[in-house]
Amino acid sequence: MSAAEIFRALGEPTRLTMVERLSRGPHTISTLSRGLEISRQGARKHIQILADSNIVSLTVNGRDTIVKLDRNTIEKSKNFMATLERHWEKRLEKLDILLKANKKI
Amino acid sequence: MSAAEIFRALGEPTRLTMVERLSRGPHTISTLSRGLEISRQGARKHIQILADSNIVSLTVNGRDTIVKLDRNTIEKSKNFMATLERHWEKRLEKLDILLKANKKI
DNA sequence: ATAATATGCAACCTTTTGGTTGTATTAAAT
DNA sequence: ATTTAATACAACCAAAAGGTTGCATATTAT
Repeated sequence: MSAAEIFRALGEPTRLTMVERLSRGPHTISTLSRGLEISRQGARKHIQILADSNIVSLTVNGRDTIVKLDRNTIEKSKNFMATLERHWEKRLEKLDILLKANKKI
Repeated sequence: MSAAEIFRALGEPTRLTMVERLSRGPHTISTLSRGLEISRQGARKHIQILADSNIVSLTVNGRDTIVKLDRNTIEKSKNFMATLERHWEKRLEKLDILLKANKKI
C-alpha cells in the first residue's frame, strides 16, 4: 500500500471521523455507521475504502462485521511524515555549515 | 486547515512526489513541474492545491515563483497520527488492567 | 530590439468520487 | 415460526477531480 493511497483514504472527513472513532476501540459496521449524516450504504462504501487501503480490517462474526484499526498502517504514514522532516533537517544542517564556513566573507 | 484537507492534498501521487522533492529544498514552479508526466498547467494545478492547504508557500521572485514546504503543516499531520496512536495505547492499557483484574476468574 | 523563459487564466473534457435507493440474504431474538 | 437486525450487491446520479489545450503577459537573456 503506497503512502499516497493511505493519505487519500484519510483525506475525506467522514472516513477520518471513522478512524478517530476506531482509535478508541473496534466497532461493528452498524455502530460505526451511526450518527454520520449519510446512509448506512454510503458509510459502508467508506468503510470499504478504509479496508482496501489496509487502514482497517474487517472480520465477520455471526451477523456482525467487526471493524478494527490496523495500527501498522497508521504508523507507516506517521513515519512517512517523520522522514520528510528528517530530510528537511538534513538540508538545514547543510545550509548551516555553509553559512558558518562563509562567516568571514 | 483541517487534517482531512491536508491528507486529501497529500493523497495524490503527483502531489506527494512534489512534496518529497520539496523536502530536499525549494523549487521554482518550473523545476518542480519538470519530469512529471503531465503538462506544466496540470502540475500548476497540483501546486495550487498544495498551496491552498498550506502544505506549501508560494513567493513571487521576478519571473519565478518559489515553492517552499511549510513545515508546520507537515508537523501538524504527523501529530495527528501520533494522537491516534496515543488513544490506541490508552485503550490497550485499559484492556490490560481489565485482564489483570480478572486473572483469577 | 528580439527571442526565450516563467508564468497566469480560462474553457473544456473524461473519469472518479461520494452519495442515493431498491432488493436479497443471513443470523439472532421473540 | 416469525420478526427484526446486520449485512451484501447493484444500478444509478450529480458533483468534483485530474487532466488538456489555447492564448495572454511579464521578466530576463542575447
